[in-house]
Amino acid sequence: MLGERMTSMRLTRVQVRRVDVIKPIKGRRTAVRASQRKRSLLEGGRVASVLRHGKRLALAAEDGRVLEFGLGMSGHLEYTEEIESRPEQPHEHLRWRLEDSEGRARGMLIWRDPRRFGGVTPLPSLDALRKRQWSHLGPDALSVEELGFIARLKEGSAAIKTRLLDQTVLAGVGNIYADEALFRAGINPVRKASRISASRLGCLHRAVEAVLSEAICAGGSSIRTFRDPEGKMGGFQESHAVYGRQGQRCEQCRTLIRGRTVGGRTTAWCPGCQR
DNA sequence: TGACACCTGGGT
DNA sequence: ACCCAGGTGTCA
Repeated sequence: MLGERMTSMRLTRVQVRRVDVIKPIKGRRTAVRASQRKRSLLEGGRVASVLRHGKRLALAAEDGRVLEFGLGMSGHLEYTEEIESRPEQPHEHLRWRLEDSEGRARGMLIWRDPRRFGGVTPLPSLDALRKRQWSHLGPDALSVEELGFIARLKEGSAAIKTRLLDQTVLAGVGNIYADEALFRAGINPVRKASRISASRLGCLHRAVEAVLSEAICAGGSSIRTFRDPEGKMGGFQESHAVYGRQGQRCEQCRTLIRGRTVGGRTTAWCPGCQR
């Protein structure tokens, strides 16, 4: 786990390749001043904790400084035991040296984000992280209690898929996993969430947990083009039941999988299995 | 509530 | 050469 390996490491020698991956705190218009940049990127700080909520990560330093990472669709925080000699890969935006308490180099931390939909946001404290940056997020999809999950999804009049993707309702479910979870739960993505029974939403809750855990185990790969460092395909897309399979037959009931947009997102579902 | 912008690589 | 997908912030 990133947290265990990073804790108590000192972050030094930050290299900033692209300044524009540094984003302002929510609701503000300007990012940190250039003179404060390296300090805001935790340079010189020791890692006290690593946090995650939905699709966001954060590193907290012992002195209180915090750096939040919004993953977007291709953001990737890598810990490696290689040191500075490691050649730069495409789309590396930030790089830190990691030192142990004796000041010995122990590796690097690298922020890479090819599509640049993500970004990093410096914050003065964990309090600011929770109250300013993460306050609008719903409960994390892998931690939320079943009753809370059901109650939140049922609010309003939107389609169930729209609710699932709304990070203020539930944090952590993206488009692909929404489609896959709805398939497993046998729920049509365009049905109004408020009209779905609690027991079926309970089923959806378990499907969301299962899909996210399986995807994480498979290497978190969902993008068609994903390759691991050895060039192998990532695992999870091989098990997509509906996502990206519009026009093909459902493996379960042989019905043709349909596609349309729901809440502005590409959506695929099996009319035979999902009602 | 929705449309659009951002960005890039892969598919057509 | 063009179109599309992804997540989220911003605007109408």
